[in-house]
Amino acid sequence: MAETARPWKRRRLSPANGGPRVTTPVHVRVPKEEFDAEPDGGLDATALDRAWYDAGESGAVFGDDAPFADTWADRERENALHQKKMAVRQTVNPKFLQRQKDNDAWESNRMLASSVAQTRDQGYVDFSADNDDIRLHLLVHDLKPPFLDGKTIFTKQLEPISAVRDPQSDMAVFARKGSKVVKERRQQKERQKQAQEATAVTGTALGNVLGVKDEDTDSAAPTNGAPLVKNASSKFADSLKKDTGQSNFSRTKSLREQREYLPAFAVREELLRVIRDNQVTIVVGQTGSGKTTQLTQFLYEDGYAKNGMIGCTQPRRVAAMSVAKRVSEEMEVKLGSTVGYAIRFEDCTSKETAIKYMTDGVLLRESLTNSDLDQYTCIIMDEAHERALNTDVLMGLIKKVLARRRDLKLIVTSATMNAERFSRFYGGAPEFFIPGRTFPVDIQYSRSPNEDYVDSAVRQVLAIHVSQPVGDILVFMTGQEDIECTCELVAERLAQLNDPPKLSILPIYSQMPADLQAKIFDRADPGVRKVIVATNIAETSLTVDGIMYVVDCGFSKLKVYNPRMGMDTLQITPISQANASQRAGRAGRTGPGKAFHLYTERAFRDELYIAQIPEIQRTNLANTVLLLKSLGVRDLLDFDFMDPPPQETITTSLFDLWALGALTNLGELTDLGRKMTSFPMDPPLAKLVIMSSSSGTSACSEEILTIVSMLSVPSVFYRPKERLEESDAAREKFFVHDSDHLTLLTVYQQWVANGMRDGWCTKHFLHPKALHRAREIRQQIADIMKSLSMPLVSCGYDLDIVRQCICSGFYPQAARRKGLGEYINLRTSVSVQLHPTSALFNSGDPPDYVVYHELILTSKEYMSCVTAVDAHWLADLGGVFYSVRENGYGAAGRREVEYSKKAELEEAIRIDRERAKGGEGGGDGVHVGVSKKAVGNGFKKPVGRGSAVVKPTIGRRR
DNA sequence: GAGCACTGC
Repeated sequence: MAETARPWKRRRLSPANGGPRVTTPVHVRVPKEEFDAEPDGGLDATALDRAWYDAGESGAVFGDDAPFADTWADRERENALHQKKMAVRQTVNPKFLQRQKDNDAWESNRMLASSVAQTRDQGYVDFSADNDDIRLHLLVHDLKPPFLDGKTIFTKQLEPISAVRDPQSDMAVFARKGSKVVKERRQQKERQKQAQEATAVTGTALGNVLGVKDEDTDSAAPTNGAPLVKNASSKFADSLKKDTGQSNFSRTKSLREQREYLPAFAVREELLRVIRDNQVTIVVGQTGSGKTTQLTQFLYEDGYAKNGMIGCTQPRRVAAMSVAKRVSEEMEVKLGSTVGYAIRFEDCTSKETAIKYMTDGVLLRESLTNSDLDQYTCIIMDEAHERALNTDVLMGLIKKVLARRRDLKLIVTSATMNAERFSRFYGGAPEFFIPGRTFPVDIQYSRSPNEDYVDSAVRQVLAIHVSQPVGDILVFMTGQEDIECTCELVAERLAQLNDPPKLSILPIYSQMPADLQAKIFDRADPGVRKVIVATNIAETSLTVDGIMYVVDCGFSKLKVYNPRMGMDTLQITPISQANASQRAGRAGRTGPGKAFHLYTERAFRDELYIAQIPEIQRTNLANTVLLLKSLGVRDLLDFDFMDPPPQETITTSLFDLWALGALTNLGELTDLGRKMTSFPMDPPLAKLVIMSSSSGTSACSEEILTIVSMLSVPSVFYRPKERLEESDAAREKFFVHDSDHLTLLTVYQQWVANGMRDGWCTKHFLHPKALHRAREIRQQIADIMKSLSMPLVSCGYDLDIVRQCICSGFYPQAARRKGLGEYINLRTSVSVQLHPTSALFNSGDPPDYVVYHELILTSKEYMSCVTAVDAHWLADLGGVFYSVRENGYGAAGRREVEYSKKAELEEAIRIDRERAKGGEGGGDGVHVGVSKKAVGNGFKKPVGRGSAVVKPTIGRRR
């Protein structure tokens, strides 16, 4: 590979300064191979490692320039982008050539941001079709709204934040490398498969026969041949319910006795006194202290529910439900009366409700309609130390509410680690400590670093199994593949031992069918030890009794947002010290336990963050920014984030929202944007729904509603490893030519037409759980639409209308065909591929233009969920980015002018209207993050943006 | 020609 040819010293490219970008929502995973495949030439491995990991290390990796590329893949892409740009130069556009002549001109382009018109003249790329018989030119504009002029500061966090504490540390390096045994196993399986295919076609048939009857798989090898989901409905939930209150203690003692036994009960009076004396109290309650169930009852007994409700937020739905149930039992009231809960799709409260448990997302939505949260006298934010996105936003919001409402009490509960941070955030609020009731856990560290965490974990499990007394083992792994490999290896190596003691090996991860998940709660036969190999799901979401040993690999998969690429990446990352303690604590729930960390004590101390980077600093915020805007937060700099999100994340989100038409050129919410906040989903999907019901004769809200719901659930297609061909064939039956979105629509329609039967799903390799959930979501969106008097209309058989509508929401993610199955993103010139599972893959007539739902980065950059569109639609519906010209220059010029004039005109009218109204929020005229100069220019030279207004023109395809 | 931690409205 020509290492030296890489233009390392390129300028930093970012959306804010005109660099490449990909808009939301994209979901990207970085494969481990990416980093192993690094060539030796050019740069040494350490430098590559350093450059790969860390956007936060803005230090000198390559001279004085910041390491513009966050990942190795980024740099590959940027390099490719550079070459593409060069290639584009050779195609016709003289203006573009002129611009490229001097690189400084490109550089200074961002300085011109104050004048959008100029940017428009200079910054477009001409994607003329190479083909002679296609006389169509799609021009791509490089526009920015004036309020994103690159000068305005939106946050106190200017630098990106690294997901790892030290990118050069052993653990960070091991995380990047991944597990060697897993890799070997993957290769081995591929070879086996190839050999099988080569020798006999009947081999697969045999596999199918075996696959069908493996429902009674013995527990020692549960991963080989997961049975088809027969009835995945609610067995998991059942076993969760069964699990609560199953211990000896809860069977023998009355509820009242149990309550009094809790540590929280002993400190009741003192706690109530502190709460009475302070507006905000931080309660440091360890696991088993009873804080979640008791705090609300104490407050209720102390009369706090007389003038309103006591609200208690939870980060997870199951927790909100099960805790509410428990408290209603303790108080001997019917669930839903005095004690109730509210989660998405389910409001189990009534007029009498005094104690309300809910997810934090619900409270956030409530604050949209009642910003002072008047219905509450007291709010408890439970598990705040987890720093979930919604919790963090709520904390900022409530801080403002507290200043307005002196009568409101806030109680934040946290683990020991971050208690002090919360106290500081709320102006030195007192910390109240409730001891926990857990058993001591003996913590052991590895003596030397373990390069392969899967291999080490397997050896540790076997060591425990043959040498330690009875007690079940819980292993923390990173993901499905690691888990399956660990299970198989344990089974294999155990079999090699001479007369080994019995061991039941149980994997668990969230994507596993529910009935298989439930197996981990079954009691093992006498004399059999259980080993559960789990992802993070076992860290907080579910608790298994009887765990005495914990094996912690020290890593987990973490979603990290890369604002520069506008993508999420899923990376294996070292956990934090807080995570490590939490994992270890799982061994001490029912008795004294032991925790084996597969890393050294030094690594624990020096290489791990004390606590994980809060979600708000490592996630796409388009949704959150929209929410805050609609809550009247004009200047994001003013919003009190406990940990502010990085600047680039905010600018990317603002840009995305502007490009969708949710924000004006001044950064204020448009009518469309305000409407979008009513829908609990990603902004592009919300726009889709709105467009689908507001396009008059070309409305198709019935169809779009289904598609959006299907996009909001995990994939409905079930693809068990051992029956790949069969399941693929089943999926292909649903294919709609030219569109994966329409394929999803077909699946849903067929499912309904077949009585929504689980049996039918099984037959066609579909996940019944996902389909049922899609139906729930569909109903909820339909209700919201009804409340906004948006019509539900079907377009009947004219599915072109649906595709146009899809185009109106996803035009920022559009690509043009470059080769067989290969496309390039129109705006970023990044090369993207059709995913082999797409309906468009291997179709005889690949479309020239497509839009896609998300990007997935694995071995290549894949578009997932793709729909063919017409170039005219892109220009009509995505006027911010595209315009079209046809049949040579004469007509072309006219055509383009026609479009941009139309858009400009509409925008001018709109801005005029806005001015007449005196600013859209009807406020004091302070504009979000807009410098005075930019505002002026914004008025003078409105940018052509009619995308949300231009009605789709039907039937323009050749 | 293929890989998805966990939440949430």
